[in-house]
Amino acid sequence: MGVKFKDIVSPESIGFNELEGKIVALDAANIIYQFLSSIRQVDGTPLMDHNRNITSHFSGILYRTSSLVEKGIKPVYVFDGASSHLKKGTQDKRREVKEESEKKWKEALDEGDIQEARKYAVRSSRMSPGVVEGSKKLLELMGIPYIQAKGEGEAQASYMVERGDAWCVGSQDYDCILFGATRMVKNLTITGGKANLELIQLKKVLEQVELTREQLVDVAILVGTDFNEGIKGIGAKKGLKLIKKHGDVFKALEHLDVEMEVDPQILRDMFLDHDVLEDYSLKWKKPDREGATDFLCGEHDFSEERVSSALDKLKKLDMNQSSLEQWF
DNA sequence: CGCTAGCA
DNA sequence: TGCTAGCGG
Repeated sequence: MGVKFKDIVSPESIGFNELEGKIVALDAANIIYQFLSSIRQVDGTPLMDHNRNITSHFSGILYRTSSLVEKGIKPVYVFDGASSHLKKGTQDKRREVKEESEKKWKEALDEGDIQEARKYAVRSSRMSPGVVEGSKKLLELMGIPYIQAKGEGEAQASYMVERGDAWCVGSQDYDCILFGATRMVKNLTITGGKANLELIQLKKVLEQVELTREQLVDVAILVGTDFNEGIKGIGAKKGLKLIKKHGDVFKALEHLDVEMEVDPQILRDMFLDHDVLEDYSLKWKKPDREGATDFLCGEHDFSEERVSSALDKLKKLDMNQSSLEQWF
């Protein structure tokens, strides 16, 4: 879900051409979840193979990744590692919603209300360990690198951008800028003709709100994050005003005369002083055509024709490649 | 969500 | 050539 900063961040509209030749660190959980939610039949049933294994995420990863590569983008996926115990509250709440949605989905199906069924099916999407495992396997077969974060995938991806190893994070969550990503791009979808890419630059955001990153994190703490509830009745705009007026979250809380359930300093550290993997390498390899075809078509019932044309798009990576020996 | 056949 | 409905697995 991420921090609700929509009201205080103004994104720049860009085109795919501005991402040409750039490395984009993709928040794997964020993207796979989108695929699991939206790649479904009209009644909400996900795509499945003959063994009833869900394959929606394979479809999404295959087609989106190959299309990004075709546009000259070098993607790297970043997977979540261990999640903080602070996230437990958020996770419990999400699980509840999903269980409830699954019931309502089945009820709606029994009643033949297809629209209602789909609505709840989307909300019931869950990312099992098997989904993550399968996604990594597919990426490997496609020759696309992925990184296993120590903690939050978003935090690791943001670190990679801050360090200059990637140009931007591809994610829907504004958390990336709190984690220190100098750039993030939203809506990194293909959608045929009209793209709706939104570039958010940390530097520009900070200039616009006239705060430091530390203070922006303090705003988030007041508003609420995946790690804390936030203060009731305070959204991005009020939070921003409070931090501007009082300087930091501690003084703002004092003024409001409220206490938080989590020590704000611990929350600050989640965004400003998190554990990251520093030793990684990014290599785009030639895809394992046979392996990918066996996996997708043999095991999971994909059409050979469609898989073949998607894999063809990955050839774009061999040009302008700094280290050609990885490809040949 | 992304592909593609079918239509203007 | 550009668009959209509807299928994909």
